[in-house]
Amino acid sequence: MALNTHYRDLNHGSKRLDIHNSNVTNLCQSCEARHNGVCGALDDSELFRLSRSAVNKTIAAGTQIQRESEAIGTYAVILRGIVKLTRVLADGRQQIVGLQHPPDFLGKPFEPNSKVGVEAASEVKICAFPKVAFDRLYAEKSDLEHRVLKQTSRELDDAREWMLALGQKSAAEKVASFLLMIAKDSDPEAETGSTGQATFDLPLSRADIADFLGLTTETVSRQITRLREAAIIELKGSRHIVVRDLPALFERSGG
Amino acid sequence: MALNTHYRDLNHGSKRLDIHNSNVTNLCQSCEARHNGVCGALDDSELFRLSRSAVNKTIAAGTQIQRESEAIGTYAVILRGIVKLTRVLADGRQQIVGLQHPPDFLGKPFEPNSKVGVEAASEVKICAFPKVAFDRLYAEKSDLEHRVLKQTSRELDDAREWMLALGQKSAAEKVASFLLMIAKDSDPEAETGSTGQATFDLPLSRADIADFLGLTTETVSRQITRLREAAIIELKGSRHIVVRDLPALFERSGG
DNA sequence: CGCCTTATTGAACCCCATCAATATCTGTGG
DNA sequence: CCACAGATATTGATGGGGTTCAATAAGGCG
Repeated sequence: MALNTHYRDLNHGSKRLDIHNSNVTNLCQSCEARHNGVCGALDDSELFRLSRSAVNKTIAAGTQIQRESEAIGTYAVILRGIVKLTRVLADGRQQIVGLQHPPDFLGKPFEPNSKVGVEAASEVKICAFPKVAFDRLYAEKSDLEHRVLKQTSRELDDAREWMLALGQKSAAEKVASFLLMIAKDSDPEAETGSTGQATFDLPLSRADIADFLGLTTETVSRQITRLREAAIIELKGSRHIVVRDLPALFERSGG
Repeated sequence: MALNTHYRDLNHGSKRLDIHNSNVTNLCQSCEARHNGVCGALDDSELFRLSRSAVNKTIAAGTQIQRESEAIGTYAVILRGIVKLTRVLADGRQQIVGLQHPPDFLGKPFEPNSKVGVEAASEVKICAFPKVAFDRLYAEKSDLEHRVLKQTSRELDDAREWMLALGQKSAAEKVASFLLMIAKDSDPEAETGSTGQATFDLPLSRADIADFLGLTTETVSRQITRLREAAIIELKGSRHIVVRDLPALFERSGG
């Protein structure tokens, strides 16, 4: 019997990506991900080679970008929005196993097909290029691998961070931890608690948060209500959140 | 309120590694991890350079190899035994966030200090070398990075695999999944279910299994008893397991 | 406004943690 | 070899956190 039956309709639940590419970017110069992202490892000529086959795409929220265990044809750099990485069990139970933001790289070298499903959590803009074009550069340029490894490394740390939460934390602690995480990476200064406050929009629906935390939407909702009743957070609409007492939120996150 | 209070005595619970190095291995030739491990990326002269500062160590079960958030001084290759990667919450609740076997590499480049605790689950033999010696080679040789990235990549997949289990699976499914995992990597042929049977020794105690699965020892024990009562597994002692019906075990693992 | 999706709130149940007791294993010394 | 002791594992009884089922409320978009 299933512990958590937040099932998903595997095929009909989300739109399928229809490639409506917009404009070829031979102008990586103006790219926001140019310096922080993996492309930063490339010099101008390499960048030009890659950019000729690169395409900017805008992807509607909820669109499936890559299906679990399907072949990987393209890599991409996230320019805007939040991307969910998911795994599903045979009976449809789903777990979000990662969240990625700009300027993260999508796609792992050496892997012919994806071990996770990839889906736009919000409207997402990506810069996509054929796997082969990237792999060619990849084999030549070692600094590029440095960057990819660095990100993979960070994702691994994140994954383990959430394994800790999934395995040991209570529902209250999970939700507090999640809000803290969003607060931190939407406003990195919030971490060093200048004012003890933070404001942001949740990038995920209650259902997605529940998936991420291994809970149900009802439980997530109840925990958020509790935090509101304790005057630790305020809500404007269901997505916009003001954290009034960051230390108290941290207190409830269980470390 | 703690959901799972399988606390650990943070400092006294496990022995601390006392370096009693045995013999310098300028003979990587006979090393079991030579070809599959990361060292396989090195040519003979590079290998010789590295081996001069490499030391083989035998580490007793339960010994702490690296403490969480402490500085990393040495990297290592696992030659024998199972190594636990752990995270702890401030109140002592602990989660195993990874398990590593030979010929895995211990230590992530770019990270000055460890994000996980590292502990010998069984008696462990490692080949250790100073971080600086390795990093030097690392900067020169790109294939080495390939191998490290490949492993990091695999670890990330594993972490996500277990996030799925931690977040969505019931206790019964978690235990079945765990037994399947052990069965698979102690006998890779078991996967393709020739006989539908498998035999192995559990590398972890009930308490460690519980930590790994985000459960308690009691629950793990009960689930194992159930599998025994269903004649899916047999026990000789508490560690030695014979899986009689691999398909049935898979059935109960939830995919 | 009216429809549909998303979120909140309520009540009952159940899985698993918790507390507690017994059993089994392991190794150590007489 | 057996007796003993400490650790590890199993089994039992109880309770609570979170799921489940159900209904209401609030957004979002035509």
